[in-house]
Amino acid sequence: MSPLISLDYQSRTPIYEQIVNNIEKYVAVGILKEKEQIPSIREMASSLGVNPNTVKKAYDILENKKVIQTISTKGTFISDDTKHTTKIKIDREIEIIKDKIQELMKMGMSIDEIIERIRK
Amino acid sequence: MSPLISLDYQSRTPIYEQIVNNIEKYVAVGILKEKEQIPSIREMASSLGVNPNTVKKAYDILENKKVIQTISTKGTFISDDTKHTTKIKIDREIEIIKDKIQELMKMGMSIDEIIERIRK
Amino acid sequence: MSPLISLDYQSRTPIYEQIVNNIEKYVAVGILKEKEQIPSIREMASSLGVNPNTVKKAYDILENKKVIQTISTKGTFISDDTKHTTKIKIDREIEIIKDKIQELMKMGMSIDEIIERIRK
Amino acid sequence: MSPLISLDYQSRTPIYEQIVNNIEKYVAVGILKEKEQIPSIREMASSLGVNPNTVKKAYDILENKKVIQTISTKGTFISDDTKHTTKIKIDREIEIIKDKIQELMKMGMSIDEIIERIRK
DNA sequence: GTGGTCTAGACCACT
DNA sequence: GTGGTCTAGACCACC
Repeated sequence: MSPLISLDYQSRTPIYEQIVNNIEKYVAVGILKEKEQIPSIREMASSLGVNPNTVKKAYDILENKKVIQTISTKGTFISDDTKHTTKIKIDREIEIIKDKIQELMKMGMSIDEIIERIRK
Repeated sequence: MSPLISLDYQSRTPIYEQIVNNIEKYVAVGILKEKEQIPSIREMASSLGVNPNTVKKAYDILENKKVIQTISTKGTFISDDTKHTTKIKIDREIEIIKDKIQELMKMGMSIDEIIERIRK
Repeated sequence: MSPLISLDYQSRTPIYEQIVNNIEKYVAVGILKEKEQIPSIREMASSLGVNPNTVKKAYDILENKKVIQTISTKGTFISDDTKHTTKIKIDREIEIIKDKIQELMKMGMSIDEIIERIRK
Repeated sequence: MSPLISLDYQSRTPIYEQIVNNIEKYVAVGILKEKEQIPSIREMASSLGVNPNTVKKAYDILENKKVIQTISTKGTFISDDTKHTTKIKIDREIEIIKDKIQELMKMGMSIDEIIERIRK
C-alpha cells in the first residue's frame, strides 16, 4: 500500500467515518485486496495527522463490519473474504439512488428524463 | 395541512435542518402550494414534540431561502413564487445521484448495468 | 433507576465491557424496562468513577446491539423492543454451557453425572 | 503426536494461555498421556506459527503447574501423575457452568427448563 | 443540560 | 513494534 485517504475536515461526517468510507471503497474497488496488511494505527494516524484514537475508532468499526481483521501485536489486515462486503455496499448504494429517483419522480420528472440527465 | 414531517433523531443532520428539508420537499412536490398557510411555530413544535426554538430556526432558514414568508400578526405562508425552489432542489438531487453512480463505476459497474438495476 | 453497576477493576474484561454486560443483564432480567431512560454518560461516569469516554464506548456498543437507543441532547433510553435481545442472550448462554458440557463429557463424565453436580 | 492446538487470535486470552489451556485439556481428556513426549519449543512454535518465546512461556507455566516436565537434554514430557490436573479442571468447569445457570435463572428460567434445553 | 468528536498522552500485555 | 484500554479535558452542535 498505501492508497491515499482523503479527508475533509470541514465536512459534517466525522473523520473516523471518512476513514471507514475510504477503506471500504478501496476494498470494494479492489485496490485493497483480501488478507493484505494495512498500515498500523500509529502509522495511519501520523500519516493523516490525526490522533491514533481516531484511527482506532475507524478500525474498530471496520472490524465490526468484518471488512478488516486485526491480530493483536501483528497488525491489521483486510478480511479473508470481502466479496460479500462489496456486494452489500453496492446494493446499499443502489437502494439510495432508487430512493432519490423516486423523490424526483414525485416532483414530476419521468424516469427517462432523469436517466437522460444522469448520463450527461 | 399538515403533511407529516418525518424526523430521524439518530441522523447526523440536525432536527431543524430535517424540518427545512421536509418542507422544501413538500413545496417542490406541490403538496404545499404557494400562499398556503403553514402551522405556527408553537403548533408545529408541539405536534412534532420538539422545542419551539428548533422550529423557529427552521422557519428562519426557510424565510431566508425565500421558501416561506412570515406576516407579522397573520402567520406564516408559503412564498408567492416557488418555482425556483423546485428547480434548485432537483439540480441538487441529480448531482448527488451522479456522485453515487461514479462511485459505483469505480467499483467496476458499467453505466448501463447501473441503469438497468435502477429501472427495476 | 438506577441499579448498581458492579465493576471489577482487576478483571481482564475491560470496564466498558463490564458496563455493557451489566446493562444487558438488567435488561434481560427486566430491571430495566423498554423505553426507560438510563443515566446520562456524564452521570454514569461520575457515579462509577470512570471517564465519560469509557461509558460512551459502552453505550456505543449497546446501541450497536440495539439494546439502547440514544437521542442526542435528550438522553439515552432502553430500546423499544427488548424481547429479542433477551432471547438472543439466553440462546448464547445455553450454547456456551453446552460446549462446556461436551468438554466435560470428553473427559469421561456422563451427562447425568454432570447434571447431578450442577443441581447441587 | 501432535494433536491440534487451536488458537484464536481475536480472543482476549493471550496466546500462551491458550496453549496452556489446550494442553491441559488434552491431558485431562487423555489424548496426551503420562510420560508422553511433547514437541520441543521450537517445533511447536513453528507448527503454530508463533514466536518461540510465546511457547516457552506456556511451557514454563505448565511446568510450574506440574502438568509437564522438562528434562534438560532430552526434551519435554507430560508429568508422571496427571490425575489431580484432571480433577481440578473438572471442578473449575463445573463452577463456571453453575455461574452461567444462575444468570439464566435471574433471567426467569427455571432450573428444569434449563436442563431440558441442555439435554437437547 | 445532552450526546459527539477529537486530542494528547499514559500504561498495559503480548510478540 | 503491535493493538487495547483508559484518563483528562477540550470544543462542538443542539435543545
